[in-house]
Parts: sequence; C-alpha cells; structure tokens
Amino acid sequence: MPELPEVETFRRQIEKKLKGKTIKDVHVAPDKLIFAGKSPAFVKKNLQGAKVKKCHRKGKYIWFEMNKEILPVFHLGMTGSYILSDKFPDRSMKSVKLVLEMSDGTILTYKDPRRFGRIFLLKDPLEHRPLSRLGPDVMNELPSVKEMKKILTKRKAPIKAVLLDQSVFSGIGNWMADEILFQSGIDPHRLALSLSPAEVKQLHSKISSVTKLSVKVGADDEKYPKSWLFHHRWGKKGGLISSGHVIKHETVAGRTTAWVPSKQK
DNA sequence: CTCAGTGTTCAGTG
DNA sequence: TCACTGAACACTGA
Repeated sequence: MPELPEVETFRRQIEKKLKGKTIKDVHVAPDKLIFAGKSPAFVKKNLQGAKVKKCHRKGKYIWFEMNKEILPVFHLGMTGSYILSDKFPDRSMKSVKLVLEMSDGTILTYKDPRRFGRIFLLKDPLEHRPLSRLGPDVMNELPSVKEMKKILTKRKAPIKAVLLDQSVFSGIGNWMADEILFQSGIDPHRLALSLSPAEVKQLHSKISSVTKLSVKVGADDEKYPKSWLFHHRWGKKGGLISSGHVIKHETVAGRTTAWVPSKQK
C-alpha cells in the first residue's frame, strides 16, 4: 500500500517510537533480493548497537539517521509493510524480512510477501542511487506553478506517465495519479506538453491538496472525502462516480488507470 | 488456470 | 544522449 501518504504515515510512527533509542538486537532473513545482495551478517553488523536519531523520507523511500556512517534505506515495493509492537513476531507470520529490537522493548518488524521492496545500506542516502535520481518530493518540495509549467512543456508522454515518473516528481503512485487527474478534470491520456496554463495551475493545486489531505488523515482511506474517485475506482465493471458519470478502466503508462471521461477532458 | 496488481529498473527504439 | 515504452521481477488472490 505504499505511496507517499502511507510512507509518510509510517515515517511519523517510526520516528515517534524509535527516536533516541538504540537497536539492541537485529534479526535478518537470508534474502539477497530484499537486501540488495547484502548478507544477513553485513546487515546485522551495521544496525546493531546504533542509536536512531531521526527517520527521513523522500518520495516513497525512508531512511534512518543514526550515529553510524552506513544508514538503512527502505522502500516498500508493492506489498511491504511495517509493524510496530512490543512483541516479537510469531513463527506463523510469513515473509518477515527484518526485526529490530529496541532498547526499550519496542519491536519493528518489516515484512514483504511479494519481495518487490528493498532495504539498502548506504553512506549518504541522498547522494546515491536510488535516492539521487528522485525529483522533488510533492509534499516537501513541490515546485511552483511556473516551474511546473516549464517541466511539463518538455514532456511528450501522457500526463499520467509523467506523474508516475519519480525522477520528475517523487511520491505519487497509481491511485494518487488517478485521483489528482480526476479532481483536476484532466484526461490521463493528454500529453503533458498539451496542458493549458489553467490546467497546469489546477493540477498543481490538486497534487498539493490530495497529498496534504491524505497525509493529514494518516493514509486512512476511510477518511478520504466521499467525493474522491478513490472510493469508486476498484469496482471494475462500469462503476459510477455519480448519476450518469461512468468510470472507465484502461492501461495507461503501463498501469491500470481509472478515469471518468464525462468529467475529464 | 490465468491474470492483474497502491512499484522500479533496464533493454530496446526512435 | 534523451525521452519514451514495454517487459521483467516475485508472489498472492480473485
């Protein structure tokens, strides 16, 4: 479930629970894919005994600031998730990849059944791939309307593809892109460079408001406004957003895209 | 049994 | 070199 709002919500919870505490013990699954080729021993050596100062986020990545040179960077992929608890995960819990036991008994468990998530150990996370390739974070570094116009006029791809491109803006994923375009009244197929100044202004405003509101409610989708496409997009066959306004589904930019042709031009 | 999926990277093309 | 597209990755559940 990880787009910017989910990841930012995790970040806040993790920072609150881990800040100022020391990693007392570390359990690492022998999974070279998740740990980008690193051995359990290497991961453990770099985490054990470290004191967590902060948890940072850019786009869909988070990393810990610690009293160590090498820092852990997390990306949740499609199905990664964290559990904060005071109990060790029991054996029945599948796909646990990392367990951090903190000095005060707090336990952070990371699991990822599909294994698209990654945990990197890096020196200056922002200076190296994959973080170095990210465009401005849409919550903390959203470009001005003017800058956004300049960026979009250079792009010939469908606006949906540009919103999903993490090197242009970071943090937007599939449902957010559809939500932003729906609320902006823009058809996802439109080429980015074809947007009028008024449309770019609208898009800018909706990137900001969709991001802020979903973070504000802690990425709890039940709390998203009733008017959002989000609540209707999953009913595949001929869903309606309101009387007469049909939701269409189609692959755009390689991803399933939901939009309402009667409202998005 | 087949296929799609809240994501990213890389090979191939123009 | 750049921008863009589509496939691959790994696994679960509809």
